[in-house]
Amino acid sequence: MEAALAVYGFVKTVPAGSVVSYGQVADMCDAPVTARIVGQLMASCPDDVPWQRVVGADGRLPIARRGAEPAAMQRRLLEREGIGFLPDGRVDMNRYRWMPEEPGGLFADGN
DNA sequence: ATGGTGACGACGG
DNA sequence: ACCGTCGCCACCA
Repeated sequence: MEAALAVYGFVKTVPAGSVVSYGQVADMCDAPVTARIVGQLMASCPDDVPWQRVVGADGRLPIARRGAEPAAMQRRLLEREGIGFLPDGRVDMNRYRWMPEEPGGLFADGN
């Protein structure tokens, strides 16, 4: 099982309206990868992978480094899914970070 | 096989 | 809070 497939598979399980960070993917997917690896894999991922739902740990749109246009596209895609953005232009991670059935709200901040 | 690169992340100044 | 640096390790040439 290549790391790439594990990462892609995990990202596909992220529901619309939620986002995850690269580090989160690296930590949760069933593969010994780091956040940076996830980024590289996302750089050239299959069409069936919802890459737009993977953002930086602080809510930044990572592809912003590649230019304003791609970033705007990602933002539109996320807004279409109901994702709200902060004045900074970042995703509100506290509200939209995906938590696969985490009991007790380990990451829960009660909004 | 080797080396440089990078859709990241944590730390230090 | 903002910016630079270092570490990370699979990917690609």
